[in-house]
Amino acid sequence: MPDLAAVLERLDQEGLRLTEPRQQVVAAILGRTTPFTSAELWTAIQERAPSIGRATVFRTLDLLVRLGILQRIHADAEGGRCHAYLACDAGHHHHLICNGCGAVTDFTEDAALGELIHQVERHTAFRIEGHRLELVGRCPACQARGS
Amino acid sequence: MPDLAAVLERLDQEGLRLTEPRQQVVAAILGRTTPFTSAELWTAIQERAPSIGRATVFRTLDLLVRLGILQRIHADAEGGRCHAYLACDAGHHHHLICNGCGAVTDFTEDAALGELIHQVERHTAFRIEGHRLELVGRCPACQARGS
DNA sequence: GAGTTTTATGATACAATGTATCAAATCAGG
DNA sequence: CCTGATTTGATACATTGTATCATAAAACTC
Repeated sequence: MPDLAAVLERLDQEGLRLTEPRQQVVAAILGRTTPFTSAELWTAIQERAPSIGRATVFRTLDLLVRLGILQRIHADAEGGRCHAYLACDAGHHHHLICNGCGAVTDFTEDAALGELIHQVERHTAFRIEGHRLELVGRCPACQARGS
Repeated sequence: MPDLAAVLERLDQEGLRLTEPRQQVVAAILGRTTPFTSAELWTAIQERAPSIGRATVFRTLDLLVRLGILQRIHADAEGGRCHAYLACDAGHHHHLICNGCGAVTDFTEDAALGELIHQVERHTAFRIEGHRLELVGRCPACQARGS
């Protein structure tokens, strides 16, 4: 997870302005280590900075996703709502999300995944161009705690 | 992809009624071999059976997903809309979707995926309980056609 | 078949998650 | 300060569902 200064510098590099609302939204995101929904973020921001508009929150989320600072992940939540956001480092990797506490760990099993893709290409004659892989499970702490 | 008779029989087994609207919705789905959105299905149904309500379409989609006749897949579409539906056979498997024509192929690389999961478990000490895996690529026909 | 009960339907309203628009505010540079 | 380009917040709107509820239609009983 990057820190505030790094993100602000990144925005600066992109020719974007370090406005007060953006800094507020980024600050509200960077403390988070587990996936969050736009609604959660929105209510958190309303508490700390009620003047910030809803559109700005979504715009900033979108911005951070485009810059690779956030990832949008898909979950099978109820109610059709399936998007969550997750602060993560740049670069290709996958997420492993705890069913108990929501903790997120990254992994890159490139060798094993590459082998899998290779097998599928051989069996289907498709040329694989991309993949979406997400694992869910239970982190060591939640296993110990039995939750 | 199951056929109409099989689906109707399946509904019957579950104690569900083979009503006219349901049959219409199922018929509109079963011709499809590529992923479709609820909106596409809704407009198709309006043309062939305008009296069917929107709620019924969603209810039937939901029903078929629960019965395993449809899968709900997640795509990174624009506009926040990320759900698509896909008629598929029951049982655990994954989808391989063509970026060119939308054709869908199933695969089950259980051995390779099992090995991947095993590696991740060893490296992270998580207990893996589920996974979401989708590959996208280009089918042989689209490769040949250069699209 | 008529009556009853259960289930499904369609209309409507509502909720959640974004996006489009646009005037007003703000920022950066001279 | 002034100017011009970005951002912002408010508002309206779009999409994709879900909840409610009176009505309709199956299925079941006799």
